[in-house]
Amino acid sequence: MNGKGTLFMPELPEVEVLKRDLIQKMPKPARIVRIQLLAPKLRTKLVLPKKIHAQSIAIKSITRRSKFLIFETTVGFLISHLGMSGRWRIDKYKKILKHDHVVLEWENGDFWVYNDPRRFGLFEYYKSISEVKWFKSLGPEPFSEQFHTTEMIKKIKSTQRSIKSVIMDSKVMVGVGNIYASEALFKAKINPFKLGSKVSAKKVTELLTVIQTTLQSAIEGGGSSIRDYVHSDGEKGNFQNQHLVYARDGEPCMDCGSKIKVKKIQGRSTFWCVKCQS
DNA sequence: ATCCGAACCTGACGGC
DNA sequence: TGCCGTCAGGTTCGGA
Repeated sequence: MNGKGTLFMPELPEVEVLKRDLIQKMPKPARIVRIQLLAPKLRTKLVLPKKIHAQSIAIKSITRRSKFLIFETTVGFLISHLGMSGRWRIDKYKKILKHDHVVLEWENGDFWVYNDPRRFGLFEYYKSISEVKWFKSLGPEPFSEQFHTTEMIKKIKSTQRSIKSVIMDSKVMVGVGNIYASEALFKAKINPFKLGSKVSAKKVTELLTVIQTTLQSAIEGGGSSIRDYVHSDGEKGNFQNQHLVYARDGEPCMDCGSKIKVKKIQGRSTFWCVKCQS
């Protein structure tokens, strides 16, 4: 452990767990009476059409696509992305804190607040999902029927980019962030720097399975820290760093004891075991 | 086609 | 104490 920010990582599993938690905590009837926009912008300008501002709206569902949360309302869609530092908290004290940007006020009096210090997140309105520009070139979800092994192998083997770059490319597949990229490649025993074209079909197949199981178990095990977060006194849950290589540079490999190394790939820190992932 | 660095930001941490 | 440099979960962009 290098002690660095391992408390909450908005990668796909965390967003999925957050989504499930929000669904469970959504008031019934699920009506929002007011949306406050507290700051001018996140990654994009914060604006809502009058029809959202002027009336109470019903929330029909909360879903997820890639790392985006989608609030489906009777008059359109609200899209939320957490960026690097975004959080949703259910605030029983109704107190506005530093870096709060959006407040959803529910009919029963509950407040859901979006807080984001770095402001890399998003909160946007769209009339229909097909208009969401961020969704236009996204690859398949790792757990979806569209996640075809043969097609993935084809894509990965046809590129001269490093395998890590490829699995993190949302046009190829969504959901693999910087942490889980290193983790999955370690589990599949593939060197992150290896070119996609040089990885055998068998290894790619293994990797795809590992990606699915890694994300899945992170979803299953991720609940506790997020739950506390959403409950949100803003303080830490009982999160344990369970990473095999991520942020463990200089420490021994869990399998062979060699020192874990770190090096950048496309500007992102990449952790791997030189011996196990040759 | 692909990679790199920069950009968007604040905050936490380590070193001096 | 405090200043300064470095780094951080994501994503898009321009330029080499």
